[in-house]
Amino acid sequence: MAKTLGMRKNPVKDEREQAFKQAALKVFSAKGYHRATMSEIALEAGFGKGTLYWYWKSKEELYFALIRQMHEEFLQLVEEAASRPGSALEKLGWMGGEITELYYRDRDFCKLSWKMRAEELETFSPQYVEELQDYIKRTKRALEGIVKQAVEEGSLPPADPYYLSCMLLGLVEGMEIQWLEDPSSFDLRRGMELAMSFLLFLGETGKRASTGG
Amino acid sequence: MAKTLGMRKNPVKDEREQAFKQAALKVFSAKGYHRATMSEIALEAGFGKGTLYWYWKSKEELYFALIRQMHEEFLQLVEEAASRPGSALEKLGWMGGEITELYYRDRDFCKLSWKMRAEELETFSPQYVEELQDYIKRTKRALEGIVKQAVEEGSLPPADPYYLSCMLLGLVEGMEIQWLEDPSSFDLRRGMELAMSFLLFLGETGKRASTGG
Amino acid sequence: MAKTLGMRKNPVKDEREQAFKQAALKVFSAKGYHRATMSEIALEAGFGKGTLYWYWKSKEELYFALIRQMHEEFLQLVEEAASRPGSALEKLGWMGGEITELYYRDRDFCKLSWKMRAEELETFSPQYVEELQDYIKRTKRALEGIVKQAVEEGSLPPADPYYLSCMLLGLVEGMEIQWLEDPSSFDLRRGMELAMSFLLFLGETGKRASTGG
Amino acid sequence: MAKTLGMRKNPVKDEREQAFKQAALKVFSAKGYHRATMSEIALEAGFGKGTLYWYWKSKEELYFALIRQMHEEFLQLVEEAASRPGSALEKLGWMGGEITELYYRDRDFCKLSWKMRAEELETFSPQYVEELQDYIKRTKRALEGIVKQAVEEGSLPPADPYYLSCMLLGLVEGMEIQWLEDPSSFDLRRGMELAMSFLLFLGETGKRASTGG
DNA sequence: AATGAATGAGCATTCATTCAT
DNA sequence: TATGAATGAATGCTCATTCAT
Repeated sequence: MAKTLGMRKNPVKDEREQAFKQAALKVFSAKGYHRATMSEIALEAGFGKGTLYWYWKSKEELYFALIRQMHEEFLQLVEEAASRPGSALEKLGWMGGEITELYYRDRDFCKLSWKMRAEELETFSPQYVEELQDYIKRTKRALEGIVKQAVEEGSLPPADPYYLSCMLLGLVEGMEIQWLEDPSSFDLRRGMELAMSFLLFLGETGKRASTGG
Repeated sequence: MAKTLGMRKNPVKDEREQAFKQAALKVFSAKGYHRATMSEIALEAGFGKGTLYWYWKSKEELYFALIRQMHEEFLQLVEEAASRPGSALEKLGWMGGEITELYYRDRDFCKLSWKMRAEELETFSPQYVEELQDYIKRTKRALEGIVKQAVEEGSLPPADPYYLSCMLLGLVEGMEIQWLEDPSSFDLRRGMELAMSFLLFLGETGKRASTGG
Repeated sequence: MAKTLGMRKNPVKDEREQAFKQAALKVFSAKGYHRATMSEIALEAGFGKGTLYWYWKSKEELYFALIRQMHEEFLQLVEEAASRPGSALEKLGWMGGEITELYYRDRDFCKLSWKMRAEELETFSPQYVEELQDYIKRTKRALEGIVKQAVEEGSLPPADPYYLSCMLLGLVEGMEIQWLEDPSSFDLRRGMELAMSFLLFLGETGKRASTGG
Repeated sequence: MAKTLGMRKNPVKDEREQAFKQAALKVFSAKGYHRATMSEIALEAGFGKGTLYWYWKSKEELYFALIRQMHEEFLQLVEEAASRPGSALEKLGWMGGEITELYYRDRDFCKLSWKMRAEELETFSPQYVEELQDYIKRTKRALEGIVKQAVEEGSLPPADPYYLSCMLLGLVEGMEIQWLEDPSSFDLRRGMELAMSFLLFLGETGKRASTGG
């Protein structure tokens, strides 16, 4: 946020870019990639259609500029959790809370991200697909680090850390989807809290089992 | 005119219909609804473009013929699990196994289903949206029944059955997504088995806790 | 109607042909040439789509089979009027009455005919266009004969008989169109009667003028 | 921003619009609504197919833009005739002359108008149909006013004014059709003059009859 | 004779992208 | 920079016509 050095050449351009991104996010998340039109995005941003192409060279690039931003935020969160001091459970707890807040703060981003993943490979250019897969790999790796620590600390059962992290990720994403589909019938915060309490329960049980039993 | 039992009116037409469905499944699951074209589907099936419209009156109808089939299969599984005799854990175990087999057997169907859920509902006609929501409701209801039984039997923690079933569904769907995205880096069978072992663990622990501990 | 000699080879075929014509008339007159479909005509006739092509080799030919029939009936009427004994006014009077009855009897035919004329040249194959123009020429010629007689008899003003017949034809067709467009707001019988009374009035005035003054 | 009187916002756009209308008129009047294609119209105008949709949102809208223009011109003529000072015969005479000139000036418009009337109304959207019927009603009403005056002045026989105006309209339209079908065999100007002379004749005869005779 | 499944040319319309101003 | 008019490839769908049975 704080920009000390590396000042951009043109603050006006930056502003416009933000306005476009805002508009694009709104339209893409509401309609999905295919049904969103460049015209509508430009209109929403209050600019002419042609101007969009001064900032991004294609619809696809604009789309991925948003996706990239979302991914970076999420990845940063997971990596920050991994590098924090404290027990694995503490890390997971902090991460769960932060992720939930991120989701609620940027619901449109979540929808966008989800839709994009469903489009999958064939829809987009190889360069973007690669970038995407790279991001997923990094996220899983960071998460796996935490899970490994948890297994070592005995707060998660001694299963393959990679699969455990896949399950964790799956659980979070699965609940996210239900919340995105119909937030009135599934409250993500409550779901996440329930999930966290399971984790703690598993941790306590596991410890008791390993120390006393 | 005289129709012996189970004889279809026109076996050739039925065959063709199957061929078209096969082709449509392939194309839709690979490209999603919007990027799939009727031409490509027809070509894939080895017929002319217009012929498709002899069997289905629109792209949407063809699409939902597939979706419907998938849904019915899945729903049948969950409802059958719910109506089986035995403990809740046994039901869940059986269901998990069957679902996994279903997924492996019809991977393209899964992809199709997932992509469909990422589409904005406004994409489709109200009649289909309604049908869709009805299916989801029924599935959740059946699952909730099993989960309620599990809570009563003490094999799941005494939490809200609805949220528990959402979590379960989320977990399964979350893992499904990872498997769909890259089956080489996540084996769904192994993931499901791991999840089932957690369930069993929870069940045993819970029982022990409630009886003695 | 009465067919004594010249029996057709196949009475069943004749019957079918009539059924098809009936259906075609209904559909064409209701929807016009372009919006009518061969499928609907066949369905209306209670036969399969392909069968139509056993009787007519194209949509166009079927259409003109109907047009031709209408034209022949009309032409016959005019020619019969021309060859009757009696004064020109009597001929016109008889003809007017018969035409009106024909119109009321075959309203669908009229609609069809009108629509066809509006489609005009470019729509149809040269052979049919030629046939059409030939029919119009013959009709006008017959009418012109009667009008010439009327002028000679002094019951129509001494103007160019060709233009007089064009006017007469125009008047009849113009009223026909209004009746076809909305029969509830224009009663063709009443219009024709009014027109006939004008003719008689002109005739009497003309005679009085020429004889007495 | 500051717009001097009568200045259009965009003269270039207006020009293009005219070019398109010109082309559309040519194609529609030659082929009718159904057989005319947007591609051909665009080609005729020397633009790309998609550009048409910048100016009109559909084929139908473009079509009715032309129809509307024609109707307004005709209606204006009739209403102006009705509100002129002078006798009914003078009004009819002036109107007849103006209409003839209008027809000769915009022959394509006439063809267009005629073809349109032969289309089934169901072809078009309700809004346009309504607009259309409203126009017809207003035209008939204005004409009826003049005819009523003529009857009162004794220059037309004492018949129902509504039917008289229908006959007049029918006569004009009937002659118009013949002229449109083949201008070389029927000169509309001559036909109209002949019709006018009949009117005058009727008027004089009527007056003589009513005054003394 | 009769059929109905198959075909593919044809059309209205959309929309990402370009480019002259 | 900014624009919006222009473009044309792409697509869902229709329907006259054919043809194997």
